[in-house]
Amino acid sequence: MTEHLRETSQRRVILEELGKLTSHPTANEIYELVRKRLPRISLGTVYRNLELLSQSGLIQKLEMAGTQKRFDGTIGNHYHIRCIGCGRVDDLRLPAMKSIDEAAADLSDYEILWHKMEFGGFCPDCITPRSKRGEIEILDIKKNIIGRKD
Amino acid sequence: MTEHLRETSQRRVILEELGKLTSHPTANEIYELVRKRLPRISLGTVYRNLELLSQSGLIQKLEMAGTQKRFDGTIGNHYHIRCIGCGRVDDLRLPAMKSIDEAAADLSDYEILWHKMEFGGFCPDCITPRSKRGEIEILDIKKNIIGRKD
DNA sequence: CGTTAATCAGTAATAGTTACCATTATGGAT
DNA sequence: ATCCATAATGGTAACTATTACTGATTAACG
Repeated sequence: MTEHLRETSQRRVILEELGKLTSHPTANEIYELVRKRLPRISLGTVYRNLELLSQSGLIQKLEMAGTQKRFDGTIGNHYHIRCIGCGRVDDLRLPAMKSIDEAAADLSDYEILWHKMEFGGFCPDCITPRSKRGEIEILDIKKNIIGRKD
Repeated sequence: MTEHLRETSQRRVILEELGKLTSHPTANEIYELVRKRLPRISLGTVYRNLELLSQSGLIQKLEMAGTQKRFDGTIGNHYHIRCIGCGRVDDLRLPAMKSIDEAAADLSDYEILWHKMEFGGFCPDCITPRSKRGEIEILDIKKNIIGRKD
């Protein structure tokens, strides 16, 4: 009756490849990596294992805003930062602040269990070329829409 | 050449319905509401308008973790809390803390532009029945997977 | 009014993910 | 070592949320 995770080669390789990385790959990126070692693995298997492994607490599933899920080979309470330019996700060495939950609980009727925080910005590789361009694009949009009747 | 938003009945009704709510509906929920007044409106029109209206700053698009986008008729810097039980999203009267961005910037190579924080927990309606059940389910999963070989 | 670009309804297409199912393989029990 | 229940797999279909396309309609300016 006690169902537990079996150690299959697919599961082991997924875990190994994820362990090699300090980045936070998407399911598809993991699929491509694992496929080099197990060419016949199916994408569904990767998804299923990432789900099971994160349920078991062996890896962490990051459900970032608005984008596809990403996975973290290390578990622990730290925040993440996503690059607006290239989409990569890094750890932030800011330890999770549990006191925030209590502060929030005082302000609401909810029973608060957790919070997640996500930072956005430009990574070192994208700062120089893209930050200016990004700002200009946003300004253009606002100008077009806000500035009317002339 | 200056393209600006026209006032169509569809756009007006979407904005009106969104303004009536203090909740944060999904595109589909807005579609259902608007459809009562404009039965022939298309879901694509709702999506297009929510996108345009949020670009113009008239409403706010919330890209919450792992779920579909939600929309906020009021703009302003506050955090949101999502109910684990029923999925509803409420405002939290905790003003956004800009100092967090600076603290994070010191710890990273990124040029940090923003952060978002999302709280999770049980809303008043879901606290009593579901919090216990939710905890038990999670415990069951962990027991099944972690507890092995016995 | 007439013109024209913005917008529309309807529908097809897309991306990411999950579900299904017949077959295979793992791991505890024999 | 072999057996066997069932967890896991590969392949594929289905699904959900969202975006893109298209020809018809309409708001807003002159």
